[in-house]
Amino acid sequence: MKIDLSTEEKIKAAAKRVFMTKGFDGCSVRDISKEVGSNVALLNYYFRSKEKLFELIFEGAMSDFLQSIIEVFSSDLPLKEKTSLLIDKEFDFFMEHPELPMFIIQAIQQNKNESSVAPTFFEPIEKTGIFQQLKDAQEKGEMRPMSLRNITILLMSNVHYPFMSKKLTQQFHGIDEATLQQDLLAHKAHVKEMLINYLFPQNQPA
Amino acid sequence: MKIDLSTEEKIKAAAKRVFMTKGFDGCSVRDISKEVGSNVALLNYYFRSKEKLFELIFEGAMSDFLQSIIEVFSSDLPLKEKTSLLIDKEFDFFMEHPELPMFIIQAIQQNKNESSVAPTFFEPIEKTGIFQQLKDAQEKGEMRPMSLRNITILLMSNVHYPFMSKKLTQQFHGIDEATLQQDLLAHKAHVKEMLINYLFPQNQPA
DNA sequence: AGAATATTTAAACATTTGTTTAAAAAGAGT
DNA sequence: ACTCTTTTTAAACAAATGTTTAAATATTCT
Repeated sequence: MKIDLSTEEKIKAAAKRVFMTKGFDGCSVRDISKEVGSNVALLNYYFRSKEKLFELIFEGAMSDFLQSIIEVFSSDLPLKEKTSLLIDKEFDFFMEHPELPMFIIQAIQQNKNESSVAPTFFEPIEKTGIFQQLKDAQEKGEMRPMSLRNITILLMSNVHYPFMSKKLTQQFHGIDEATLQQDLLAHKAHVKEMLINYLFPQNQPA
Repeated sequence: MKIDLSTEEKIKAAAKRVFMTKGFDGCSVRDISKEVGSNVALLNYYFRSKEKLFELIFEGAMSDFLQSIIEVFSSDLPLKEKTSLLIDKEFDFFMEHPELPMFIIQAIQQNKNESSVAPTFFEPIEKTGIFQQLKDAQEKGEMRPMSLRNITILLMSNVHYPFMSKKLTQQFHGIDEATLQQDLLAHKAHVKEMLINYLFPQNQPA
């Protein structure tokens, strides 16, 4: 009954790599098995189907992504500092996993079943008390009054998109990976200053 | 020798619809032919292959996209107003073609050939003189000194991403299309104020 | 060692894929 | 009406797809 996990884990790792770079439709199960270096049937032996395997990878990716957010929100800091820290941490995270934002969006885009991801996603965030903290800050006038949804869109736009458009940016400007990396760091600095100033406006001197 | 274009155009229109929603890998030529309501072989009769057809659709999409930018840049306005107008126009444009940003990024992402799109893209923009205008504004201190690349990333992040993440946003927040539409309008207002303030900072009163 | 179980493999499966073929249908020019 | 070209179709093609089968190999337990 003892199971050697290494094979199963090897497949998961390979599947993650392949799915992330080529997408669900863009790869075959044989692509993955080649990446593992073994037979096709093994995928179905461990994970019933290509779809099930993908779902597993997707959930793992969402979990990783969520984790990086929760950590920041759980910290004991004023909202402004949390926001700043969030941008920092998310950037660092995506620097190491640049394919993640695109992977998640694509997966949700072509999500056949209508089952919402919302509960599994928002519940853990809700538990950090961040929403209450946000409401308080807005009532105290420390933060610009705008909907949670618009705050989310604003943050995600500036933090996720640059990684989703890496290849496009490189192609448009004809730059190499290293240069883009520097641009991303510069972008992080811009975003931090711009967003903090916008979300937490200073009182104008009369 | 007289050709009835309607069939060819019908196929192009159907292909555009299918490619945009399902992506190149996510659809078969039979999907497209079903959308047209006629035979599969017709696709290869008019457009040699699935790939050629896709390239055609892609180039058309890029051209549409480019057009909406050129119009603004060609206008005779100060940079600040151009920027504001650009955000407006792009938003309006993507409101009607929300699948476009995702389509373009995906197509470039899995672009097999290494042929760069840069020249066909940047040359027409260069011709509008916008880059010179930008340099001037920065030298005069009217505009924040930052690289063209970072300006581009900043703009595209805030204008493109919200449309790429439509389904994700809906799923996360459990909202319908109409509500999201309103959020997008609110986002446009936020982005305009935020970006203009950031890119064209007022002189601080001493 | 030997039986029982778990893992891995090669081969086959039924579909689906993009593309081609050859014939039918439609249209144009004489 | 008849020929020639263009358009459309049904059928077939080989290759690729996700999955299953059944046999071979490893592993575990007594």
